[in-house]
Parts: sequence; C-alpha cells; structure tokens
Amino acid sequence: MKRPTIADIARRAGVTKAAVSFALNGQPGVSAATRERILAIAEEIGFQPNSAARALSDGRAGAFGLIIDRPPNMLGIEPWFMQLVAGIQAELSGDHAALLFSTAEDQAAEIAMYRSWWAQRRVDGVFLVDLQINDQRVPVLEELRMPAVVIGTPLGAGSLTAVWQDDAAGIISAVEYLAGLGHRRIARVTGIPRFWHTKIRTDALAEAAQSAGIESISVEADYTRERGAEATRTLLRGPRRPTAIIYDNDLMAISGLISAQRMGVEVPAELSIVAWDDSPLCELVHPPLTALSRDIPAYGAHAARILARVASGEAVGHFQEDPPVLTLRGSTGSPPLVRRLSRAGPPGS
Amino acid sequence: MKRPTIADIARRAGVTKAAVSFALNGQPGVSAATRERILAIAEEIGFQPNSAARALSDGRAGAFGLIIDRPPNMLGIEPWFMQLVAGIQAELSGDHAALLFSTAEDQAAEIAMYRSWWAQRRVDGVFLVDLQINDQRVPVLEELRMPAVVIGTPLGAGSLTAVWQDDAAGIISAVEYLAGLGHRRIARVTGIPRFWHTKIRTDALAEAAQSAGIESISVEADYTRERGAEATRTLLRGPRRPTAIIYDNDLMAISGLISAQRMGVEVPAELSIVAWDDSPLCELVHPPLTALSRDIPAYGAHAARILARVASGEAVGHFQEDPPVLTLRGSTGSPPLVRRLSRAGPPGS
DNA sequence: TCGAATCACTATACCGGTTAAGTGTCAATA
DNA sequence: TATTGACACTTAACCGGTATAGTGATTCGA
Repeated sequence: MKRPTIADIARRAGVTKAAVSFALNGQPGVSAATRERILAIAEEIGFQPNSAARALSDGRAGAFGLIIDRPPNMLGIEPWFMQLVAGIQAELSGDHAALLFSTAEDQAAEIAMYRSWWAQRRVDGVFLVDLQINDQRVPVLEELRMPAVVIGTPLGAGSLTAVWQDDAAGIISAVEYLAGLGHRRIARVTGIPRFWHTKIRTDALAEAAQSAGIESISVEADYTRERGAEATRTLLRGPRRPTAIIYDNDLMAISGLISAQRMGVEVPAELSIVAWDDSPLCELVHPPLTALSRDIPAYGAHAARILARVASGEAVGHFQEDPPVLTLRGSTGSPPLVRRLSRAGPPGS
Repeated sequence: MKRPTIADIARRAGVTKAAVSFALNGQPGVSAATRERILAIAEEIGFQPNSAARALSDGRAGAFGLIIDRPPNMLGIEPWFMQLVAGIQAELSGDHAALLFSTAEDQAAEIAMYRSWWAQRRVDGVFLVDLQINDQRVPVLEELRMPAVVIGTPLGAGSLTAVWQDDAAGIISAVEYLAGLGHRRIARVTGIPRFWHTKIRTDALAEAAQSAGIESISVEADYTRERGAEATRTLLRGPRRPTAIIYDNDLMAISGLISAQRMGVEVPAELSIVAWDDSPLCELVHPPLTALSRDIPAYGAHAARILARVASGEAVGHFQEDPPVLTLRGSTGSPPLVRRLSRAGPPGS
C-alpha cells in the first residue's frame, strides 16, 4: 500500500537506515553479507528512493528542463523537437533523471520559468534551444549560475557549453552538390533571422557560393508556409531567377515546391529544391525532396550527457556533432542550361 | 548566492520558521503586521519554496507526467501534441506545478516509467493518451492507485476519469456535409486500429452512412504517409470507387491527395478529401484540405485541471469537450454525378 | 477579580533520504 | 598483555519545508 522507505528495509534487515543507505549506494561501511541481504529485501519489496527526500538531502533535483517558445502550432510540425526529446530521454533515464518540459509564450516567460525552476530547485540544469543573436537567456542563466547546455552554435553561448552541429558544413555540401550539377544561381529561403543558425547558414551560403564562383541570395522568411510560398514566388518572378532553392525547413520547402509547380515551373527540370531537415514530409510530395539529414536523437543524447556533467560541476568543452548529410531525392537535378547542353552533346566540341 | 530559505526569512524577521510558514501560506497564527513584514522580506529576497522540501513534507510531488509511445518521427509531425502540452502548461503553471514529459519505446517501457515515477514520488498523477482497446496501462494505474486522466474516450478508461471529445460527432458532421453535397459512397483511411478513437470513428462512420442511406468503407492504415497513399490507391482503383475520403490524420490526407492527383484523379471534382485534425499542413497543399478542427490547447487545459482535482483526492466525473468542427476548404465539393446533373439542369425535370 | 478563552507566537517532531562522528568487537602488532 | 587499527555498524544531525502541541501575555466574561 504505502510506498516502502529505507526505514522499512532497515527494520526487516535488523539494521539502521544508515546501513541501508550505505548498502544501496555501494558505500563502504557494511559487510558483503549484510549488503546482499539489504539489496535482496529492497528488490523484494520494490524499493525506489523517494526523489524529494534525495533531492532535499543531496541538493540535486534529479531533473533537467527544456522550454520551447516557438508558437505551438508552428512547432508541432517540426519533427525535430520530438526526436530531440527522445534522445535526451534515452540518456537521462539511465541516470534516473527526469525531463521537465514546457512551452512558453515568449522569451520573457521562458526566462521567468527558468528563474522559478531554479529558485524552487526543480531542475539541476536546462537545455537551451533556438539560440538568438544577443539572446537574453544567456546572461540570465550565467547570472543565476544555472547549469545549461546550448543546443546550437557556441557563438552566442557566452560561458555556456554548447553541443552543436556545423550548419555551415551543411550549406557547403548543398552548394557543392548543386554547383556540381551545373547550377550557377542558388537562392535560399531562411528561417527566423534572429536565430543564430539562420545567420550562420546565410553567411555560409554567401561564402560557399563566392568560392564556387556562383551567384547566391538569401531571402528572409520565418518557417511558415505563407512566407515560404511568398519568398518562392518573389524569387521565381524576379529578374535573376535562381535554378535552385535551399529552404531552412521542410514545411517551407514543400510550400515552395507547390508554389513553383502552380506557377508552371517544373521541379527538378527548371528548379532544384533542397530542404533542411529530413522528415516524413519530404517524401510526401512529388518529386520527393532532397534534404539535409541529421541524427537528431543522437544530438539530444549528447546534449543530455554533457548537461549532466556540467550540472555536476565539471568544466566541459563544447561538443560537436557530425555534420548534416545530404540525402538525394527527386527534387534536385541539373539546371535547364546544362540539360540542353548535355542533350546537344558535350560543350565546346 | 545561496538560494534563500524560510530560515533566512525567519532570522531577518526575528521570528521562527513556523511563523514564516504560516504567513506565507495564509494560515492563521500570525498577526497582520507580522504577516506583512514576512511577506515583504520574502518578496525582497526573492524567496521561492524549495520544491523538494515541500514535496517531502506534504507528500505531493507538485508535478504531473505525460508519456508518449508513438514512434518519435511519427509524432513529430503531429501538431496535436505540442498544442496539448501548451494547454496543459498554461493550466499547471498557475498552480506552480511542473510537467514531466517523456517518450517511450513501447507500452511496456511506458508502464515501467509510470511505476518508477510513482515509486519515486516524482509525480502526483499522469495524463494518458492514445488509449487502446484492452489497454494494459489502465489496470496498472488502477492497481498502483495512481491518479490519472485519460485524454480520450471514457469507454476503455476503467475507473479512470476521462476528458474526451466526441469523435463520433466529428464523423457525423463530415458525413452529413458530404452526403449533403451529393456523395453516395464515402471511404475512410483509418489510424492505428487498436486505438479507441479509431474504433469509435469506424463505428460512427458505418452508422452515420447507414442512416444517411449511403455506402461507406473504412480501410485500415497507421497514420503514415506510405499506408495512406497505399490505401488511397487501393480505394481509387477498386470496383466501387468512393467519391470522398476521410483521413484520420492530415499527413495521410495529404499523401492521399497527392496520390490521387498523380493517378489523374481531380480533387475535388472527382474526389473530395477531408482531413481529421487541422494543421498548417492542410493549407500547404493545393487544393487546401477541408478538415475537422478542434481547440486542442483547451483540451489540454481541461485535462490538467481535472487531473489536479483527481490527484487531490476528489471524485471527478468525465469531462466532455466541444465536438470537432468542420473547416471547409477547397478539397471538398459535389461528386461527379451531381456536377453533371446540375450543369444539365435540375434532376427529374 | 479570578478563571477561561483567545491570540501570537515558539518549540519541536516529521517527511525520507545522506553523511559525519561515535561505538563496540576483533585481529594484528609491539 | 596492552595498544592500535580496521571493520561493521549505530547515533544523530541535516536538508527545507509543514504541522501539531505547547507557552506566555492579553482580553473577556461573570
């Protein structure tokens, strides 16, 4: 009925609470025989330590926090988050730690929640996602001396540890692939510009295009269907129409694909499309989308492992994930000019 | 530096911890003047009670749990979940309660986590989603006497309280609408059959079609793109091709739309499509999808309110949400026969 | 004017763990 | 044979709240 405590075990084993505690935690101070007897009893009655008592006693909450403040209807269609949580969870459950999760209206609410969690000792640390340029959360967490791991670039992370993936490398691989197909004018439809990863991708695109000797442009958007379609139409109607577009999420990529098709632009014959982040959505449409894929559960698991170490006071350096990999599908191909040339025979002959 | 405790307040106010506790909790036992002084000090030093100490003392964790065991890459594209969490959160934060969230590999892992949370007193209760027929979780939670709220039909909820929405009403509204347009053969592509809401929708469709005097069929699928497309092709190639299809999620609806279009079947001229659960995805495609919409954050908020009451020992009855509402968009219209007739003039003339 | 009731607190036990300090037993050592 | 030390525990304090039983002072009623 009532959940068993160490006192119950102590009584049955004929020892004191302290002996039981030593035995359960592998501390010296009990004989092997007694330890075994205690463990057997604990097992038998299904003992699990009361997390509140342990937290109160050793001063650690045994939990970590994650707050998201993108609009919920936007976030829901990003598989990213769920996979991240699955990865975090896989790692935390090994340590018997829990994950507190919340959504917030805006960054102010998010910060208020960090303060509250920390003051109440609900968490031992937090994961920070969607890091922004001049992010308000970083100085707050630094001031609170609250352990935190930034899931994203170390650039704006201040003194916080970052677990990150090289977004620039993702852009470079896409640009190299497209340039190799013969594309000379590549556009990109961005996510929210104040996010660091958006800026990094924008800079990387400009640089990669320049070093490949081709033209590039980034058009600002915000991950929504509407802005993705709008940006696509603007690009396709403009004077210097690109032959390839990279989208910062798959929703906008699909939105762009459909917009292009409705304008009579054939994909991939007249326009190649690359989505960032691979998800079931990419294979939903026709042609299926070439996409930058990454192992997100692994990302989450690494972040969890690092945060656990940071929270236990260790000084931990940034951790870098493997770069995203381009998964080739039907939405990319040679641009119109190259197609014509190759149909007519090798150039310059 | 160190987070303040009631002892700190007591010292500064020149009273004992007990007096501070009385003052902070609005208990009698302190004068108005003292109470005010204590509250001022608490405010000034930013006091927040240590959740572990409170939990240990009053025996409640101050947190609730939610576990999902659909495959993560599947769940990610369902906006449903995020909106549910946003709603739950909005309600819980008022009570200073937290939400523990986890994903699980399968139902056995989910159950193991409930047992563990309960044994450790990590949560005061849990939300149960995706209730299945003969769900293993229900008897376990009953046996543990763990407060729980089923988010879904009361049918399989056993002694647990359910917060539910009338899925049958959703089906009926869709069928009535389609029948009103002249459809005489309606199909449905289902979600995972072992889920209660799948069964309820299947039964409701059969009944609603019968009472409308029209033909219906439910084809089993599993929420994935692949099965949705497959079911659609089977239906459209079969001998009794439906003029309308209802899909149990929006991913399959889009997948079905695209499959139909690739087969040369025009939507809505030759086929009407209805998605269950409205999301940004429904407006992504062309034509945009008519969908059954619901206020999911409200659903979550209600569930949280009910669970809080259940957890505090109150006997609470089931709570019913407003039924889903059909949002009309471009994917539905009159079936081919009616179109021809109405072009030729009123029938029977 | 004296006992009782009320008030505004204090002292203290308790929740269930962890842990530093103390105690009794026994074998090894000088 | 007395001393030391290691071992295997026990005792008790502590973490930060809540709650119950007291306590001294004041107010009230008869």
